[in-house]
Amino acid sequence: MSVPVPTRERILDSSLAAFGLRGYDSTSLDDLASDLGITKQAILYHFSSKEHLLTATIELAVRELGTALAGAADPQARGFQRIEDLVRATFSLAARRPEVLGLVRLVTRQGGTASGELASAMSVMLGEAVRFVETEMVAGRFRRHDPRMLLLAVYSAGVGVATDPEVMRALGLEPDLRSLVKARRETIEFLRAALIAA
Amino acid sequence: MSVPVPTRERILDSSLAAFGLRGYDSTSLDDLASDLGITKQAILYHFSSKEHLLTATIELAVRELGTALAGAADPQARGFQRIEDLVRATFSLAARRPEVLGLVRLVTRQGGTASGELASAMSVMLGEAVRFVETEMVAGRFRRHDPRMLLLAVYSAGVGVATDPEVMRALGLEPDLRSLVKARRETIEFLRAALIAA
DNA sequence: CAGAAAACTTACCAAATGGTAAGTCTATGT
DNA sequence: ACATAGACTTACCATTTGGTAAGTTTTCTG
Repeated sequence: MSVPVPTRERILDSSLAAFGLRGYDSTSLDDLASDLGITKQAILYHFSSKEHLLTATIELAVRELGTALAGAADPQARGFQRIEDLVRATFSLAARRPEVLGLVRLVTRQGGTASGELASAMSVMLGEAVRFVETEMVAGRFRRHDPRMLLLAVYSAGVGVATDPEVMRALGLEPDLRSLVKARRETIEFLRAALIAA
Repeated sequence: MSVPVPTRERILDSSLAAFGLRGYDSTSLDDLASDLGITKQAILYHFSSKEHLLTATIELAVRELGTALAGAADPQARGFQRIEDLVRATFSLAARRPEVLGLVRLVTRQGGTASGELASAMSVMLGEAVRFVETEMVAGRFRRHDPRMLLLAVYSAGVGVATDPEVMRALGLEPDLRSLVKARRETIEFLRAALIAA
């Protein structure tokens, strides 16, 4: 009884996974098409060029990132609880859909044409986060740091865990679910130690 | 009077920069060749295939990473001083040669054929670091955390700063030298707060 | 039911890419 | 002086890649 998923959405899902996990240049339209059981020209019917497909894929990733992070944090929460919510949401996204963070990283790194939209979307999200952290610091609930550095640390740790399984492996942590849970707990404790004066 | 740099080394330098900053698939042998003012076949004379070139390039990057980190830390240093040395070395490498960390990340991410050597080299380095941090924690000079998480945080922050200029930009930090210095200082203070009980 | 728009496929194509084969030039040892 | 090996270049080649052109089938609409 399930409604069939429109081709356009299936293409975007596939390209998000492929671009996010393997990279843009490493993914050919033929690859994508044969995965989906369609022809390359079907993709070019919905998206007039590979670059347009990338743009649309980035839009999708930004939406997913936004809802994942916005939905996680209770706007009423204060102090460290909200940081904890944020870390949990980041790790949850990293475990469920690593390709989303992978694509975000890919774009932030290359800084190409399509990155403008992502950059502005991230600016908004990060701006809110910076303001929140600053308020907490002024109120004395957090130890004083540069809020941007705190967020860079949280972001980097989350993205690193999500997209660098080999690094975890080199550290002796298998990138399975149990280790992710442990990594999340340790990250939270680490941040708590840095933020809350003992 | 300067001794001319052998072609083989020039190729490796170029490919390290290109692979590390732009990616493997995004860099064609023709690109590399025309940058160097030689032909693609000259590259294939020194390295029998693109994959062999990648392997040799990774070896170079591992050597550079190893000397940069090993040379920085005074083995006599104890406690937080040694962490600070490590962070300084990481940031210095990120500023001077971002392509080295870029390539390391590229390989750890893809986990391809050539990653075995890098993984083992990193295992050794990280193993030593883990032992050091553990000793300090047992001696009561560091607050107790999972040493691997600490190192993952340091590594991710360093690599993130080195290879995600757009993220810094989104945070309102220009990725110039002054901001890097500031980021380094903030990272050190952040780690100090997390590690040293107030 | 006509027809037109949407959603594709089949058939191509030019450029780029990794790689091979064979030749050229230069140094060097005998 | 000459052969030999090293360090290339010129000339190709098969495959892959993003993209175009022209059908064909399905779906909606008057």
